[in-house]
Amino acid sequence: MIPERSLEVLRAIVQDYIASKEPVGSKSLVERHSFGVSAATIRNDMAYLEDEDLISAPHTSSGRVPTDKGYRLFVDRLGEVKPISSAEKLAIETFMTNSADLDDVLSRTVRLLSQLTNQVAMVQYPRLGNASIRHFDLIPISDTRVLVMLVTDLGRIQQHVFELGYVLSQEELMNLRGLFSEALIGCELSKVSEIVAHLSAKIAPEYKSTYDAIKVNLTELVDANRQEKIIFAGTSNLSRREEDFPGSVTPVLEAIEEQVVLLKLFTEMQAQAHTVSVRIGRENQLANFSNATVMVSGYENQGTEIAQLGVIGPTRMDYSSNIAAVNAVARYLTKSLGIKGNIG
Amino acid sequence: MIPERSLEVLRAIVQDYIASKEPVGSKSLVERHSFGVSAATIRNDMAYLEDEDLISAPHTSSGRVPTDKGYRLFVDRLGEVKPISSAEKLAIETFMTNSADLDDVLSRTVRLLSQLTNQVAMVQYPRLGNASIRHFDLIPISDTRVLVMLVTDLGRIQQHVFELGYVLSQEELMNLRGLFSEALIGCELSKVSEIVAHLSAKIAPEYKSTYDAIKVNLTELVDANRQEKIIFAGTSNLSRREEDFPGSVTPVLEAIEEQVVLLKLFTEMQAQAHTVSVRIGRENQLANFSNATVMVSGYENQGTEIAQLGVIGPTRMDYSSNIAAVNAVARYLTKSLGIKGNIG
DNA sequence: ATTGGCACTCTAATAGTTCGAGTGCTAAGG
DNA sequence: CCTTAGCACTCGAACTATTAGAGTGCCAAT
Repeated sequence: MIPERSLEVLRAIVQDYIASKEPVGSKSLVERHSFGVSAATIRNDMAYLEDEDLISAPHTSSGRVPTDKGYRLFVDRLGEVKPISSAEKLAIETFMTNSADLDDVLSRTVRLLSQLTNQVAMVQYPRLGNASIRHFDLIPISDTRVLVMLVTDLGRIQQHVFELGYVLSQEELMNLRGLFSEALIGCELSKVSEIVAHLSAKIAPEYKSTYDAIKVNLTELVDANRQEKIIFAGTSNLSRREEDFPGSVTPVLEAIEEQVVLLKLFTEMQAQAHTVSVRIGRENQLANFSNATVMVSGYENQGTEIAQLGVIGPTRMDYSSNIAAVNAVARYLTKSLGIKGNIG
Repeated sequence: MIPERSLEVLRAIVQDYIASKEPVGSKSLVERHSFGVSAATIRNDMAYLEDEDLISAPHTSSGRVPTDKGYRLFVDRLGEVKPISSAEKLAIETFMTNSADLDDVLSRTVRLLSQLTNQVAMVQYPRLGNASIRHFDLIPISDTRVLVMLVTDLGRIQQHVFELGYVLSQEELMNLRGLFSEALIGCELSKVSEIVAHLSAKIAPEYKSTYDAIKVNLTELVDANRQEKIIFAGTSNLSRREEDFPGSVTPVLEAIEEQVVLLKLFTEMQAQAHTVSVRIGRENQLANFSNATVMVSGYENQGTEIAQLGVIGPTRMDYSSNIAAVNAVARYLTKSLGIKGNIG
């Protein structure tokens, strides 16, 4: 067990380091905090913390810096979550003006989060696996091209245009639209491919090839949905924090462009709604993310589906405030989406 | 008039500087290029170029660097456009697999362009002002929420969900949908608001408030379209080129997030299809863009609408290759969209 | 367990030196 | 009039030396 005072010292080191961005030494530590003891005693504690790999010294004789493990302990046991300020609360509320449009709500949310934290913010689109389908449509774009479209009860549209390669008659189109509509409306997104497969029996042979094309495109649509999507805001905060990323910001920017990497991370972290999960430095197990911390929280979509939102920044970040901000935004988003759920 | 050889010297300076990223001096210049004259003569020419503000010396006694004006002259008169290599041609062709979906085509295009140039690539969505409407729909998402949607003949969808605040009857919905559909289908996007206004007379008084709501949202949709949208790829190239941006990459990242700034720049530059227009450094008239070059070309959408695409990078970029790449990609995109035009 | 004292270490900052690439100028030659 | 060789000069980059200061670790005393 780590002695009480040593923990206090660790907390002080983390706080001072985050504030000053400089390695912190025993003397300045006793100056700024009122431990009842002398610098020498603090030094002993620091030696102990170093043994435990909670802090480390960049150079033989310089102040100490928290290790990933040190931050971890800080986050898990020491960082009491700062309640968000009323100014922040106001910001949240004015930002989250009621809008009925999902795209709108999410893009506001991500900008809000980036403003509150001054980090790069990310919001994952809900998977909508059990969103139900409100509308299905086949729309002829030209003689041979058709747009296939799904609308879910959250107002999210998935669409795709495809080329048939032959001319489609009005009649065939209407027929197929009717069949698909009837089968799909009201069903859950996750059941689409199953239902479409069952439909096969009802299709007149001369419509088979069009049916197949639609089937392929519908499956793609639903998959594209499952594959998810993340939106970002505040990427310019990255370069502003450049000094904090000894490697460089490149790997993080790359991850943002890749999306896949971050989606994988999101699923791994699997945050529950209303709790914030944090990955510090090497915990991310990602090459070149050793100076980055990823922080996510789940949000609920109509009380069922859960998707994630969070921030990414340097390991040397203000954990207390950021955890609070991520948490608050996740709650507000849940609330905002929940309202619609009540209506819908 | 600038003497012939001085122009050659300028060209050599630009080329060497781009290649080496070091200020270039008279001696290394005569070593690498075979002017028939000695270094001293070149020095005289360089003094002349400096008088003309085409090159400048970072320090009293160091090599020379092209000024914005020098790059400008290089681009306008000296940089013969490198024909794209067959490897690049192959890359373009494999990348531009025929897809019928506009989103698809554009996102491929932007990634392609960023790969070819190793810069940040941007593609503006077509304005679609004279795209015609294929489909209009009102879809109830819940009792009081409605999704209003437009599909154009390019397969582009605009949609928006809005909250009515009261329950909408099936009958009212059908009625209004019919009226709007009839009026809108086939009409050009740019005429929508006019047409919708005319519709007012035909609306039963009890439907007026819903009509108004739809009108507002439709106008918003069309405006959102006019306001346009840019997609990006290769932003991580920015931080990789960091050394090239003495200021820092922050302002450029900010501009990318803003979009508005770049859209303004795009419209100002008004590139014709098939010509590449270049803004070098301070020519951009944007704070903190003094080290950035923006390069755009127009592309045609079905032979009528023109939108832009281009790259943004350091002033010290390989103009010849990049102009060629931007040009080539714009042509291919025009062609790719033109094919659909033939069919549609 | 805590503390004052002390020798030691290492960095950052400052200053001095040297080296070399590059310039500008001048005077001579085509 | 253009070109060229020669030369003195400038300036930054790289290296070295020195110093000051913050910080450490350890020991002996309380």
